[in-house]
Amino acid sequence: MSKPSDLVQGTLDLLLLKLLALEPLHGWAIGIRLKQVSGDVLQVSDGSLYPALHKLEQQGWIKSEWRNTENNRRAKFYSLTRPGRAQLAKETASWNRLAGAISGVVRLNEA
Amino acid sequence: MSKPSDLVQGTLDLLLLKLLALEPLHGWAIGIRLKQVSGDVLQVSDGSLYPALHKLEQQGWIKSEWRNTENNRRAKFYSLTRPGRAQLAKETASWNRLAGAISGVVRLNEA
DNA sequence: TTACTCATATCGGTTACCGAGATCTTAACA
DNA sequence: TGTTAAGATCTCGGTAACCGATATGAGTAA
Repeated sequence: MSKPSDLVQGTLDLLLLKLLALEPLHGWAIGIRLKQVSGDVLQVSDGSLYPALHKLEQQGWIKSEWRNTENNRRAKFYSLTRPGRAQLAKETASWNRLAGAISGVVRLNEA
Repeated sequence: MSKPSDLVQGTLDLLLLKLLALEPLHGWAIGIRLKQVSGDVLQVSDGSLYPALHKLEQQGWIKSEWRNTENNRRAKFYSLTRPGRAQLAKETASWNRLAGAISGVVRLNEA
């Protein structure tokens, strides 16, 4: 029981990269921010979020740093690297291409 | 080695349902038609296509019938059922909702 | 001291898709 | 006639992605 209803599979990386391109955030905040900027449509569970973040960091697209939040709690802040920016551009282009094509097909109407 | 570059994960069912809503087709033709209507952007391998078709049929969203093609070859023609139409509507709405939200996030620009 | 929120993390399971391989039929060609 | 190309269907094994459950710990407020 775990198909994503609050997310399109394969777009999580793109979304994370994009959010971190706007400003550095810690993991916990990313989940909240995603929900917020998508008007409550998109959502990630933390069981998906943290592994995804680790993977992105391992690939060198984001980097992390332990800092304190406004509430004086320790949190790992992530920010985009230069290769991350390139990757974001790539994934954005790919998304636009594919999503555009799918939407086009979906809009076809019967002859 | 098998992440979809010619497809957004989770959208195959929607696409198949949509193509069959336009007209009954056999499996082989579906692959060709998908590529065609998407302007060569979308593509399915038959290793994905046939299992997906079986799954849709099992769920009662499409039904099949052995017939002959124009070339006098036996082929299983699939067509949408009434529940299939409802499912298509559901998946279309879901796609529009999610894809719209993602595109919205992707388009955000730095402050 | 209890309980709640903030915050990070892992593990196991399911779904989804792809690649490779197998088979059968009809048409075209040498 | 033999053989190859193309049309058509199908299954199996592998990997990627995401979710649910679960665990842990620190700071804050009652």
